Amino acid sequence: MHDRYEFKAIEAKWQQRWDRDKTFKVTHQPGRAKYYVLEMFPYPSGKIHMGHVRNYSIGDVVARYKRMRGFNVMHPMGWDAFGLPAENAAMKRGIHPASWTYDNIAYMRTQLKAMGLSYDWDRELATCSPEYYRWEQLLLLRMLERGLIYRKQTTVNWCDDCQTVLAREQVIDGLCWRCDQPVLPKTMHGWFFRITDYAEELLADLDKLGGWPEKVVTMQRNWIGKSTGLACDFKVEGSDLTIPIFTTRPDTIHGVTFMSLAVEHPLLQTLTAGTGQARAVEEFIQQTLIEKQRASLDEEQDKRGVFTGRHCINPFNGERVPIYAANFVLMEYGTGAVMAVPAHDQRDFEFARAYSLPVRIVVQPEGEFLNPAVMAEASTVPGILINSGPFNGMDSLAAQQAIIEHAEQQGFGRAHVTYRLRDWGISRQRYWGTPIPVVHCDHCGIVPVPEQQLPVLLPGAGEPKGSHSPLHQQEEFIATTCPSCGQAARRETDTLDTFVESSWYFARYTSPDLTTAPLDREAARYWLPVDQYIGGVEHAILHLLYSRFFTKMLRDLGYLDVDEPFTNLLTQGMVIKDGAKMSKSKGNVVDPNDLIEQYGADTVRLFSLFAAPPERDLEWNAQGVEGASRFLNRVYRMVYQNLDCFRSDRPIDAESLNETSRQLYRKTHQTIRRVTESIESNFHFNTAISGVMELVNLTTSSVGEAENVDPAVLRQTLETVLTLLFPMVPHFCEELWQESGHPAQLNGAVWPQFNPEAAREDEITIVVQVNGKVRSKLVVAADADDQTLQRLAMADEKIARLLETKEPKKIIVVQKKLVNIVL
RNA sequence: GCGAGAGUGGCGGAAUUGGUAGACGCACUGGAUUUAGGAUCCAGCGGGCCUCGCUCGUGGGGGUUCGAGUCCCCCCUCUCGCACCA
Repeated sequence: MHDRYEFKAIEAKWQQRWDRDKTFKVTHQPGRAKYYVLEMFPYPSGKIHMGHVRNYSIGDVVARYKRMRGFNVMHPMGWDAFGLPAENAAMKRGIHPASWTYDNIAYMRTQLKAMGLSYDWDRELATCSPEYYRWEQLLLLRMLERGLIYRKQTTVNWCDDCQTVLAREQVIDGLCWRCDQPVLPKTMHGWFFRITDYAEELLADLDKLGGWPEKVVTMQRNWIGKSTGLACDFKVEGSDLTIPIFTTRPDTIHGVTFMSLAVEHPLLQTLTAGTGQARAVEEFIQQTLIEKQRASLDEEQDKRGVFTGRHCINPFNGERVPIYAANFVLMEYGTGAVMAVPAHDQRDFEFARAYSLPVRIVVQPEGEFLNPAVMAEASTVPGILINSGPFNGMDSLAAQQAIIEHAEQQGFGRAHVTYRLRDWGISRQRYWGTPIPVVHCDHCGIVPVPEQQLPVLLPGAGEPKGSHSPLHQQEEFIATTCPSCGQAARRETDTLDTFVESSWYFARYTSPDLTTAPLDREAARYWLPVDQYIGGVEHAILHLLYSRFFTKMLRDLGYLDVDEPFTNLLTQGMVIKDGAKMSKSKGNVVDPNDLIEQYGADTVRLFSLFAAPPERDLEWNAQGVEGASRFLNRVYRMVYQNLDCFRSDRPIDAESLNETSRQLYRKTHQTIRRVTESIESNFHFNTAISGVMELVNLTTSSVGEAENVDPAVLRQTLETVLTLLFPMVPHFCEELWQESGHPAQLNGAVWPQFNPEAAREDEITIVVQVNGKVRSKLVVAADADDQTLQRLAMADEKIARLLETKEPKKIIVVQKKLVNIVL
């Protein structure tokens, strides 16, 4: 025995054994309860950071715990390996992105193994390997057939720094999510997923996600942004043109006093032609477009606009209202045209005041009298309709439906649902991604690459220094023949957004080596959905929404049988140091390598689990790591100093225990209950660990007591400590388990059995309060009844002194808790 | 502005249904051991006071209750997300 345990030797020993024996390899076993635990796979950026350590420590505890509870646990790991950093790093070093990526994977794999994480490495996958992306290309072909993918020309979000298009979800505050450079609008062709076809289901099924944090569900709900209302056509006076609008407040439609169009609205040019306003409008458009680009996003612009010289007709009352181009109307939402009701919409109100346009009240709130001449802001509350022709006197909420029905009968409008969610743009103009498997033919148009010709490989991937410029610069890649007519044709040169790969990797893990199809439906049916998914909240919208979409799409394509991919989601907090997120730029990073070198993986794992509950931010504290190390060494010494107790198999005779032994026996079982509940209810490993610490503290002091601790009790206690700690510090526990003479590995052992009889308290402490303040404590039999408690409380010396001659007004007795005497 | 979450010692954090606030750990203080240091062990550790005891104390202010960190109302601060969404 040493003073401190030799973590290096011990950790190396067990890691080698787990590797050699493939201890964590699983197969799908129909009929046996499965548990699929998954942490968001890493981007192979070079080396792991503390965020990874935390994420994977949490996942590993869950995996190991569930194994100990008898589940068939799948716990896979892989690499989100396509993406821009590889390309940039490769350019800088004059190497190929593939070699940079695979080198990083090799290194990071050794790091993960050094942490003792219980992965089934036989399921490892890398999304940049043709064995993975060929199946993604096949899925793409299926989606093309179903019309779930299409190509269109639009204004896209262009990051000049990354030289690529971004999805709307990847634009954060107007900046690129990756490089923080401003994103510019650019018109170009691109490929899109029809995620909006699934908007309604993606929204409705949020209700099924009871195991997700409310925050994430809310964020997704807002992102999808469903609005219901009226779509309605306003005829342009003196022309055949109509302007379609959408409103969520059809009840206010009689209050329309003007119409405003986004500056990008396609009708503007036509409308202004020949009105004398053409030049003014054009100038306004140009000016506004410039301002929009320049505007810092947190400040709202003043409402401004310009008259187009034209009017349109409100189909409800036949009124002619002027049409304006306005700077605050969004082309991306609704129809890009807004019926303006200044009395009941704040933006319209501000605009009307600025341009002296009429304000007409049509909803009079109960108990209020709105006066358009003096009101200072729009009134948006419900009320009674006025100035609304046949709808006068109706309740505004009821009127919404009535007005929609009226529009439908008259044929100029209809009930309409609109979403904020846009189709997902997946084209990227970069090299290191999955090639989109289609060909452009002058004669046949867009032709999918036939299935048997897959994969469409990235050119030059095999060469160490091969070219990796964007595909549109690689003539050899582009030149091909049309699969349909056989004439010369050009390959598609866009590659896929890397979020496509991460949208289905969790399903591919269920049959990672399948060479005949993307997924084995049987295996997927057994393993999916993922029971517990763990990762950072920064993916609340992007990755998690895309994965939900893919799951539904794959279900509809006949590959999967589930509606949702992740039953339970745990979003772990960030790792913080000195009050800020660890990052290279802030210079506050702690390298996990150094820590593992100095303290060992078990200590690092223990600290990261102990310092905070998983969903909260974790403040890194070097002295806290010392504490974790100290604790493990204390356990180590405690086990070694008491190895004798493992010599006998004698069962515990609960009846004949002395007080010290009885106490330890009780505490042992109370700890089993507490740790189990902490893990089961919310993965609060911090309280689980503190529970074991208490047990260890009591064990140490019990062994030091004059009264001998019963060896059978001590043995059970020590075994319990090692078993409970095993999911968190596996090498350490496995070693001590073996050293204390256990032939089987803890990995296969079952979780300790909680014995309620053993945990039962014979005597409990009752608090005695006078007027709600604690004045004394009583130690009584656990089953003492109300009368006994009351009698003992009144007889207590301190209480008696306080009461003197006063008669209690009331005495409250709470079983097993307290007695409160009210004077 | 809208939405979600949080506010407890010097610090990280504990506290079933409302029932002993501060578990566990870190830091700190004193002691033992040691040539010394480290490690280890023992004791103390929210504030105040007349220190066997009393009193104040969970962001602030009200309220409900025998009793409130926990429930209700108002306010403040912080974090995150969305943001001219018609």
